Amino acid sequence: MGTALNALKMLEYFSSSQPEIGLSHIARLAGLNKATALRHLRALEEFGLIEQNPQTKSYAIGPAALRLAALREIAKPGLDGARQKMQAAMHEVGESLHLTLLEKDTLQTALVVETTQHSVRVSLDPSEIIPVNATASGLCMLSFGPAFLLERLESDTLTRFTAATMTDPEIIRDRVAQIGQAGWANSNGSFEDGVFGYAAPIFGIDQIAIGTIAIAVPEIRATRARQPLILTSLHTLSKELTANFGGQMPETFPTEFHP
Amino acid sequence: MGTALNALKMLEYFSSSQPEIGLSHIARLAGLNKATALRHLRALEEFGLIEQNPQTKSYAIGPAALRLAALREIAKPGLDGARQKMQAAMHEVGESLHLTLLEKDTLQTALVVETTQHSVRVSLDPSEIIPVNATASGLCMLSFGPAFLLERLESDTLTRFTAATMTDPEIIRDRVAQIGQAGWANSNGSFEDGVFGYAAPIFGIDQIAIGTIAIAVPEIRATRARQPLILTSLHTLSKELTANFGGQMPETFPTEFHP
DNA sequence: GTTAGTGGTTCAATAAATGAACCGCGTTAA
DNA sequence: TTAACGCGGTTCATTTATTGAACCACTAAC
Repeated sequence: MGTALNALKMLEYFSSSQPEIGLSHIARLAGLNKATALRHLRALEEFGLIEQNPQTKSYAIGPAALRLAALREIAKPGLDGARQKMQAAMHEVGESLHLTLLEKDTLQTALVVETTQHSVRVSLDPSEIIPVNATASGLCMLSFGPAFLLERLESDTLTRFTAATMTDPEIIRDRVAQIGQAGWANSNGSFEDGVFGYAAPIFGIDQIAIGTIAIAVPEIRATRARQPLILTSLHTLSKELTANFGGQMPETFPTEFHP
Repeated sequence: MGTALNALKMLEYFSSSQPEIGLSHIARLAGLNKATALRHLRALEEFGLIEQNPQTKSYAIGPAALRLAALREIAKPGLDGARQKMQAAMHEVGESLHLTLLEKDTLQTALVVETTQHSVRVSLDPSEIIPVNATASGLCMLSFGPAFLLERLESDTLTRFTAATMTDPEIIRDRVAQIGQAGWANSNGSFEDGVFGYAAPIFGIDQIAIGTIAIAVPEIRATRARQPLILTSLHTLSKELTANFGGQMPETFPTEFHP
């Protein structure tokens, strides 16, 4: 049921680690017959969402994605302003930034601004869904986002990514309460080893978080000395982006972040 | 033939002037039964390419567009660098810029950087296909792009947009030859009244244009005095963007643009 | 020279898309 | 107050497009 959806789902298999995929490969990934996979790819190609490399014959995301993104920006403005603010912060802090937004009931990466100052940097795949228990953004969302996220914590199976990943709902709840006080969350290698994340909420008009802004730092540079800079940047971003999306900070929200 | 494609084609009806569309309306636009239109929209919505406004019940482009655009940027990098160069130029000239790329055999808008300095500015719809006979970008592409564009000029029906639009293939050929000498093209209200466009080619590795960079100026500000500034910006952009996309300028290309 | 992989095609079998009519609801206009 | 209209959304028999096993041609490895 839903050939269109099945065709679109093939797009899910493209990622930063695998930006080009061959026919047989993607058919296997999607569990489809080669013939149907090809027909789907052809349809996507005609629309421009897929592009075939004439040399290698393998497929990649096409230019229509950019067109649609521009249209999205018209329908729901804000992202472009956010990008600029994030870019400014990137230059200040020198680290990569991720903006995540709550869409439908999963936390998704909406914008990535990668640092240009270091060759060792954190790269996040924009196609990944952010696990709520393993990332700073996820924990932040649990603390300041809609209540249903916390409520369904027990029913969901929490994936373990590293040794530091929290999977016990009780422990997570404790942590979430702490974060609610501090205003910011951090994750020290709980999603990926060697990656420290710092995240703060972006609030909607009803003072419930609609997303998060996060700074991802490789462990080598995650020193004590740099924390104040990161935290103040995070705090201003939290305020600015909340304003940018037309939201409102709760009065109880801390006026600055303490380590 | 191709339900997936039919579903995707519904996305074509969203534009800057109509970013939100209701079910009946879009069904009429696409010439589909309401039931099938709804099923398609549901499929697109599940993937995230469409979003329904819970209040108005009408549909708009969804967040998945941004995700796909980010993936596209990974597969075919360069756009992000181009955006930065365009933004710098926008600050210099104070006008909106459009990057168009030749995709499959039509000229499409790939990036738009709108000026923040004037309230009267030119806005281009990212979903529009650039007519080759009516815009500075189009003429530029005819002059420096692949030969087949010029060859099919007779067989295509050339649409008239304003009184200034050229529709006679012979006249266009003359103009194209001029542009080939000058290195840049302009269109004075031939696509839309009151809009002056200046465009220069972006070359690929084989020294054939793969796209164009254009500056769009409202007639009020299209004075003689501002032309030198615009043309020098255009020339540097042409060089920089050609380099950015890994292309090469032809040796015969002018080293500066003369009015 | 064989094997295993690739991208792509064919066509009968079948499962999925389709659309006219319908429902319930809110607006508008007699 | 009533009736007509358009809206978003649903239903279900009809039909149409999708599906997949087998196939071809080609390349790379051994």
